[in-house]
Amino acid sequence: MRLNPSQQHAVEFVTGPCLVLAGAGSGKTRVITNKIAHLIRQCGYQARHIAAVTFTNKAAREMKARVAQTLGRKETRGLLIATFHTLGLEVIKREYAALGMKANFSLFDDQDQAALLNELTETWLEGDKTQLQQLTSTISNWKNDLMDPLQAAASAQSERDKLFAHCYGLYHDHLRACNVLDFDDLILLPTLLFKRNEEVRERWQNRLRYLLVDEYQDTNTSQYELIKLLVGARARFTVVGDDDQSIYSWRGARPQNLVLLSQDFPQLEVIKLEQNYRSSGRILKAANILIANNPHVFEKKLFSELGYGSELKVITANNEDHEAERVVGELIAHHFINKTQYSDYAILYRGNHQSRLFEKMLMQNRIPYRISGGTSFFSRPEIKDLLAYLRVLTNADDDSAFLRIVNTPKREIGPATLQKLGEWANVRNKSLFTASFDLGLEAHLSGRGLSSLQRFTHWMRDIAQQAEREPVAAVRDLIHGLDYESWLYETSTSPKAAEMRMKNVNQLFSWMTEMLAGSDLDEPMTLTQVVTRFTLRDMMERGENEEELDQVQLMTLHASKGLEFPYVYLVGMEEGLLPHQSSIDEDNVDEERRLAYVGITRAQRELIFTLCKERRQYGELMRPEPSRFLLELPQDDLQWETARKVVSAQERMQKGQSHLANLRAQLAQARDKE
DNA sequence: ATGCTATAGCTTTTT
DNA sequence: GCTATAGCAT
Repeated sequence: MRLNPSQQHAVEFVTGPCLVLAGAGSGKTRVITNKIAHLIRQCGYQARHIAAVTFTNKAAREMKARVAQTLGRKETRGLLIATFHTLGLEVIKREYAALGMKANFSLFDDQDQAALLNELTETWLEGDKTQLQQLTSTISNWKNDLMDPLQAAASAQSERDKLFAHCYGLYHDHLRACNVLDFDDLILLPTLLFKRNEEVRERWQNRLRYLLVDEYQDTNTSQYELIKLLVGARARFTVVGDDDQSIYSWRGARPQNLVLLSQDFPQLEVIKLEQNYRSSGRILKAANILIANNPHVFEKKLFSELGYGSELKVITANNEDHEAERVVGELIAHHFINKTQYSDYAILYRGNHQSRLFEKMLMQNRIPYRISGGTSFFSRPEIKDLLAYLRVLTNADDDSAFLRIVNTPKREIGPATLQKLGEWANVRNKSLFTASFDLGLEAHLSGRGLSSLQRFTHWMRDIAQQAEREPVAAVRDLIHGLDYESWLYETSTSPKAAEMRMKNVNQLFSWMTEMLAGSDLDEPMTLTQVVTRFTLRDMMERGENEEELDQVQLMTLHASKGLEFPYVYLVGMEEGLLPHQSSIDEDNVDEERRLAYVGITRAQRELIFTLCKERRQYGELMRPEPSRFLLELPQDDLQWETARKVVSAQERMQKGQSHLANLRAQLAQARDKE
C-alpha cells in the first residue's frame, strides 16, 4: 500500500523540526519506519547517526521488526531503536566516569525503590502507605524537573516538603553509595550531564544526528529536556504524537510538551495524519464527536474510507454478574455465527478489579482468554531473589541486593550479625559485602554469625570470580549451590506453587543463557548487561507463541493503547467508573474522556458498550448513572438494548446458564461435523 | 510451623 | 463485599 499525501510529506520533510499529529490508527509506525528508510536511502544519513525513541520495550521491538522488513541488515547497522530509559542507560554506560559513577552500577526497579524509601523513613512515616506513595512521586517529580536534593530543600515551603526533601537527600546518598541508579536517574543523569558538559553534549549530538520520538505526548519534562539537548541547534528531528491519546498525565507525562515544541521551535513543521485505516466510519464518527468535547490546541478530524459499519450496541445489564453473563453470552453467539477467532475479541475496562467476573464467566464456559497486566514476571519474589544474587555478583556495593539475599535461603545470618556488619561497614565506609572480607571485622563479630557470614561471602566471591570467565556456568553453579529448589519447596504453600516458581527460575536461566551467548541478531552480553536489561524488563524474543494463541483479550483501557481488535466490548460505562469517581472529584474528566476515546478507537468492526443498573461497590449497592460519555455520543448510531424484564437473580442465573449451555452444545455439534 | 481472624484498602502503572 | 495480609493463637 502506498503512503497517503500527508504520510508522504511526513516522511520526506527532513530539513527541520517536525511534529506529526497522528490520530489513532493513522499509520504512524509506518511513517516512522518509512522515514528511517528515507533518511538512510535518500538523505545520505548513516544508520548509526539515527535514533528512534519509544516508551515501551514492546514498541521498540515492533519498530525494529518493521524496520528490518523494509531495510536490509547492512543498512540498519548501528541504528539505535530504544526506549528513553535504554538510551539514557547507553549514555551513562559510556560516560560513567564523567558522572562520577563506577562502571558496574546496578538498577533499582520501583519495588526496590519503595522498599528502600520505606526503610529510610521508618522513623517519620512509620510505613504509612499513602505518605510513602506521595513521597515516591514527589521525589520522582523533583527528578523529572531536574532538581537535586539541595534545590528541592530550597524550594520546599511546607514542613512536609522539607521532610520529603530531606528523605530525598538520604535516598539519593544511599543510591550513590551503593552504586545504584533508579529509573528516573536514567533520564536525569544524561540530561544534567549534557547540560553541564559541552564536550560530551557535542559528542552525542554528533553521534545522533537525526532523532525520532514516538508517543511524544507522553514525555515528561526531563525527557523533553533530553530531546532538546540531543538535537541541539540543528533541530533535525521528528516527534509523533496524539494529544487525544494522552492518558498518562497522572504519571508525569506532559501533553503540554506538544505546545512547548511549537514555542521552542518556531520553524516547526506540523503535519496531521487524519486518515484512519482501522475502524469503520461509524466508530470513527463516534470517537470524533466524543473527543470534540475536550479542549484542543491542534484541531484534527479523523476520517475513514472503510464502510460505515453496523450500529454501536449499548447493553444495559441489571448488575455486574449479569453484565459479565451478557457479554460472554453475546461473545459466544457472535463467535459461533461469524466463525471468528477468539483473539478477535477484546474486553476493555477501567480498573483491573473489573476483570474478575468476566474471567469467571469465561472460565465457566471454557473460553480461552488472556488477561494482560497483573503481576509481572519480574516482580515475582523468586525472580527478584535471583536477580539480587546477580546484582551482588556484578556490583559488590549493592547493599539492597545483598540484604535481600544474605539470609535467603536461610543460612543463620540473623539481624544481630547484620547489625554489627552494618556498623563496621559504616566505620570503614564500605559496602556490606566488601566489608565482610575485612580482617578487622573479627574484632566485632565472632562465633557462629561470623563463620556463617564469611562462609557465604567467600562462596559468593568465588562465584563472582568464576562469572568473569564463564558466566553461564557460574550462574548454574549458583542456583545449584543455593539449593534454591529445595528452598522453594520448603517455603511455598503447595508443591504445585513451588513447581511453578522453579519453572520461572528455569525460564529466567534459559533467557539469561541465550543473552550471555548472543545470537545472530544480538551480540553476546556481559552479566551486568543482562541484569540491567532484566530490570528494565527488556529481553529479546519473549515467549513468541504467546500472542499467537487464540484467546479473548482482557485488559485495562490503559493497556489497550496501541492495539486493535475487530470486536471490542467496552464494559462498565457508568458515572463513577468511566469517568472514574476520583477524576470527577479532581475535575479531571478530560483525561477520562481520552481514555474512552482510546477504547473506542481500538475497535475495527464492531463496538459494544455495557453498563449496569446496579453495581456493588465497596459492599454498598449503587445505582450508577450511565456514563456521560455515552450521552455525548451520536445517539443515531447507538442501539440501546435493555434486558426485557427484570427477573430474579435465581431465574436469571438458570436462564443464563441454560442459554450458554445451549450455545455450547451447538458449538460442540458444529465442531464434530467438521 | 500453621491456620485462623481481624483489619485495611480498593484507578490507571510504558521504565 | 471481597480479598490480601498481618498478627495472633494453637
